[in-house]
Formats: sequence, structure tokens, C-alpha cells
Amino acid sequence: MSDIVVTLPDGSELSVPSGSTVEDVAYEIGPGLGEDTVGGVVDGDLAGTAEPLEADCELRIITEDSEEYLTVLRHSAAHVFAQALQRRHPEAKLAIGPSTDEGFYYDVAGVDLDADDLEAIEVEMDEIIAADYDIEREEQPREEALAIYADNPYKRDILETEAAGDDPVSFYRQDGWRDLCRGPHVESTGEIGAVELLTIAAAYWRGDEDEDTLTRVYGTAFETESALEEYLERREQAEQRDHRKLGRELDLFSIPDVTGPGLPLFHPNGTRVLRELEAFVDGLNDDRGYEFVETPHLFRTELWKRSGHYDNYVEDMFLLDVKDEEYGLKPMNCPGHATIFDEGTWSYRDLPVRYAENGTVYRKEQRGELSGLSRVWAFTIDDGHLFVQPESIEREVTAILDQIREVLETFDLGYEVAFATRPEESVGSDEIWAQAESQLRDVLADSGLDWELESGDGAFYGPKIDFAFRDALGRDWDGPTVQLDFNMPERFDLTYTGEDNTEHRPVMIHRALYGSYERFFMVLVEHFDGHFPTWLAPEQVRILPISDDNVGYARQVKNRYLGEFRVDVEARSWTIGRKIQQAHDDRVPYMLVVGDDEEAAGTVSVRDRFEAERNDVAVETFREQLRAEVDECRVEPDFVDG
RNA sequence: GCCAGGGGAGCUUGGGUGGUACAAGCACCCGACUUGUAAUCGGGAGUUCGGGGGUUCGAAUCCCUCCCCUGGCUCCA
Repeated sequence: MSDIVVTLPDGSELSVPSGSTVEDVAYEIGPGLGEDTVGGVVDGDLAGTAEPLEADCELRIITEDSEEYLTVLRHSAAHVFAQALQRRHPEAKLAIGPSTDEGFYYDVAGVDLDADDLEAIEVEMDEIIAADYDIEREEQPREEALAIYADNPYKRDILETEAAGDDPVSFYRQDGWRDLCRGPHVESTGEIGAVELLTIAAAYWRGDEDEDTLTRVYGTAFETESALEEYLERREQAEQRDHRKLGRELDLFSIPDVTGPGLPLFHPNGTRVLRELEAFVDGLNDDRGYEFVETPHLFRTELWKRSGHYDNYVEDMFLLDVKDEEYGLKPMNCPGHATIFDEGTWSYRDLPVRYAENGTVYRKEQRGELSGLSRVWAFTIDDGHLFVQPESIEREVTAILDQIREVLETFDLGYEVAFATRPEESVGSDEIWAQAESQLRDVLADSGLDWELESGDGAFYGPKIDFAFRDALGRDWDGPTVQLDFNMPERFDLTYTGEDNTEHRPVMIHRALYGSYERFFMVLVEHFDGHFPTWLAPEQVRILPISDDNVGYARQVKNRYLGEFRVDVEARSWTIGRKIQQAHDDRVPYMLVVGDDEEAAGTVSVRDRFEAERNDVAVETFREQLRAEVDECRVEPDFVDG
């Protein structure tokens, strides 16, 4: 048998016989490591201890100390769930049960489960864990495996796809129960310290709407009970920052039944924030040579037929008949902007043309998709469309990424970047795709951003760069985006006259810095836990008179010195402690406490929402520093510290 | 659209699985207190139980149906 070369994480190379398993290699490195091995990562893919290595590869051994250990353990927990399920419901057919970032799930068919079943199954799981069964890998010939799953179309499907080939396939066995599985797994069920089943959902086999509907059970598992409790605790805390909860408490917005689903109302407090957000992004667009345009919310469907939305997107559009003619609320702003461009005649000297609009769009998303402000039926995009020569894509996209970065840095947000390339079905020539993708690649390389390639995930009309935010509950939402479009210019027959005096087709760039205002607002609320930076805060300062006698002075401070800010005077006859409590609850950045002493001295006592205090401050001093904090869009109140 | 869970004062909730909706805290209104850095005290008003239909002498409760919310799935030009 020939040797293969295994490259280890430290760069060293090990020559082993082809067909050696992960565990063999671990023992080769050291007996102690061999003993501790629970699996390996082969060329980036998780593999079991008994995975045979047939070719040169990179290998990292996983032990109980590795990050991946939890992944392995959760996969084993999924098996424990499946065994427990089949103990109680032998008729259940297993489909697929992987681990996820937060735990695991198992898709099953042939059983109806409800919340009570989960509890019973959890008890069964605890028994299996307490029994500490060994988990053993075994190999079966393919024919044998197919026979085992004679009445399980899902496992047979797996055997014919992922596990296709002539080699025997692996099963993992515990207590006489077994499951087709690539592994790896922990050594015995007792290693799973704590499990919890979380929820039931419907899922489609292979994620395909046309395939069978399966029952998906989500759960999570940890090495210890305390780690599980910590996780559940963290989840509860995350729920405290949920924008739907804070939105109500801080009186920012509401989505009442009476107005319809996914149609949010922004209250005065929320609208104050939105207006600052608009002003900020309008400023960025102004600086970068955008022209502002305004378009209506409703167009003849002629326009949507021209843009292609009517063919591809009509299911999600709100349509209405007006005097025997069909109109549609706009799901996107681009057709309007393309039409504005089309109304003009352009020379290459005029390009790029950049249009910006805070445009509200309407998309009839599936009902189950609506969620707070993150997925709604009506939302406003800080939309921008650029009409550029193909050769200037790189320069324009660079400028857009700069804008996006300025936004992200200003708000101190975490994000992930994805570069999505040409899908199988697409419009536009090979040349223009190649040129555009290579330009985007260069831009990304120069940007220094960490990004992931999502090959084939681009829009049919062009490649794109997407930025995603994570909400308080760990879900990712698309935010800023840059998309190239070769389709719309065709459909609208957009042209400009080139240097060579012939007509050329511009490339269109769709871009948004926030994405949707609603969603961005959601991200900010959760990111700051309602503690908006002072420049955004609905109420920036609240003046708290010690007694009713000081209300007059409080109003004077507000009107004479702080008229340029959003300031309220707390005039209720509460104790000062109560007023402070309320201001904290309302997350007002600054409280100015004024009593007889301050009134006599013409000062204020400053307290910020994080409890820091500074007494006997001249009002003018406070005003100046507040001005600077707001102008510089500082994220945290820093008057007291600074 | 699919699966599961849910819907009662403005909010957060406890109780009520066929017999007049029983309530708590906060918020709100009234009164007293005039307060020095994270909830002063007392009183009052407010919910026909998501909508509609059915069964019943009687429905928040049982049945049907619709709406909405939550978590997932799918979708996401």
C-alpha cells in the first residue's frame, strides 16, 4: 500500500500508509493524543476517528478540548434523541439529524409530535444518557444498508446521493440501536452532559417545497448541566433586548392588528431616530455625488412588465385595479430610477449618474415570514442606483464600500460580508460577468474586508456583495448591499453615447447603506439595548427638578441653553429617586438634576444613564460638550468620563 | 404557505378545563407628600376573555372557521 502525506496544523508533514484512519494518525503523533481523539477535520470537513485517509490531506485532530467537540457531542445528542423517539414511536422514520451552531435538530417522518411528546422523549433521552451506552462505529455493505432502510425513503436517498459509491457505509450503534451516519461521535452517551429539546417545526425534505413535509425537532446539548443553564440564561437575556419588546417599552413603534400585518407605525420617539438616520445617510450621499429623486409608491403594471417584476415577482406584489387598468405598489425602486435615467440623453462624460431615494416599497412576503421590524410588508430602503460604464465598476463599488464602512463604524456594528457570484441561470454575456466579477474581487481584496464567497449565489442579473447583521436572538439579516445589474439596462434599453460616438449600454448598480430603515432600526435597538447614541436618542436630555419649586429653573435651563437638543423637563411631583429611575428605564443619555443649590449657582448636576455623575457643572460647559458628542456621532455618552 | 406554541385591563402576568370574569404589579386619573441621585403613601377608573359561527338552559372554557402573534421551515428581484 502506498503512503500518503498528511499535513498537520503546525505545518509538519507525516507520511502514513494510505487507508490509515484519523485515529491511526493521532496515535502516530502521540499515544496520548490517540487516546483522546474524538474525530478529525480533514481538509476542512469534520470526520470520524475511523475515517480512512486515502489521499494527501490536511488533518487536525479533535479532542475534548477542541471547539468542534461540542459539535460532535451535539451530533451524538441528535442520535440519542432519535433513539429515544423510536423507543416511544417505533414507526418514526428518521431523515437527517445534524448539529447546528446552537445545538442540533432531527428531521423525522411518520409521527405527529406535540409539546407533551417532547417532554416524554426528553425523559427517555435522559435515561439513555444515564445508561452511558458505548457508541460504536460499524460498517455495512451498501446492499445491507439499503435493506435496513427498505421502508425509509430518506435514508435510501442519502445512500444514493451523499453516501453513493461502492464502499461500505458507516453506521453508529448504541445499545443495539443504530443510525446511518458519517460521524464522528463521542465515545458513549454518558459524555453528553445535558440535553434540552427546544421546539418543533415543519421542514421540507432536502429543503424543497415540493418534497415531503417532515417534522423537525430542535434541541441543544452541552457537556455539563451548568453550561446548558448558562445557554438558556443567555437566551433569556437576549430576549430582553428584543426590539419588539423595547419598541413597546420605549414607545418607538407598534404594529397593531388593525393596520394589518407587517405594516409598522413609527411613534414620535421612533421617528426622531429615523429622521436622524435619514439625515446621516443623505449627507453621505450628498458627499458622494448622488442626486436625490422622488418616485411614487404606485405604478402602472406596464412598468413592472417592462422591468420583469411582473413575470418574476408578481406573487409578492400588491396589485390593484383602477378603472379597468392594473396598478401595482412598488416592490423595488429601481424601475422608477431606470425610467428617470431613460428620460434623459447621456454622454459618457455624464456618467456615472447616481440617484438616491429613501423609497418605501411593498412586498407581500409569506405570512409566516413576518417578524417585528426585521421582515415587514412595507419598508423604506435608503436606495441608490448608479448608471456606470462597465470599466468604472471598480471605482464606484469602492466608493460604495467606503460609505458602507462609514455607516458600520459610526454605529459600531458587527457584520459579515458575502460575495455572491454568477448563478446557473443568468442574463448578460460571459464577458461582462467575468469583467464584473473580477472587478468586484479586486475591490474586495483592496478593501481589507473579511468576506466569504457564495459561489453561484448571485442574482440572475448580476453579482453582489451583501452585508449581514445578527439580531439579539442570533439570526442573520441582510443589511447593506451592492448589486451589479446587467438586466435592467437591457429591459429599459438604457444607453449613453461613448467616446466613439456610438451607443453603449451602462451597467446599473443597486446599493443600500442601511438596507431597510426598519431592519436597520431593529439592529440598532438590539445592538444598543435601547441605549441609542446621544445623537440618535429620541430624548437626549431630561432635566429633573428636585422639588416642584425647581421646575421653573429646569425650564429655564432647557429653553435658554439647550433649545437645540431634544430635552424634556420631568415636571411630575415624584421623588428625585423615582425620576431617576424612570429616566434610566427610558434610557435617556443625560439627566440633569437641579435643586436649590444648582439654581443658586446657575449650574446642573449631570448623571448619565450608566450611573456616572458630575456635580456643579456650568450649563454652558455641558452644552458645548453635548454639542461635540452629538456632532461627532459618538456611540456612548462620554461627558462624565471625558 | 407548512409545523408547533400562543391570544383575557395600555403593559407584564397568576387563577379560572360548562354556572354572573376572580385578580396582582406597573402605567393612567384624583388626593396627600415637596422630595438631593435607581420605584413616597392613599384612593379611583379600566378587561364582556382575538373575530365570527355552532352545541347548550347557560360558553373565556367544547366544536368549526377566520384573524393576529411567537419559534422554525420554505421563500427572499
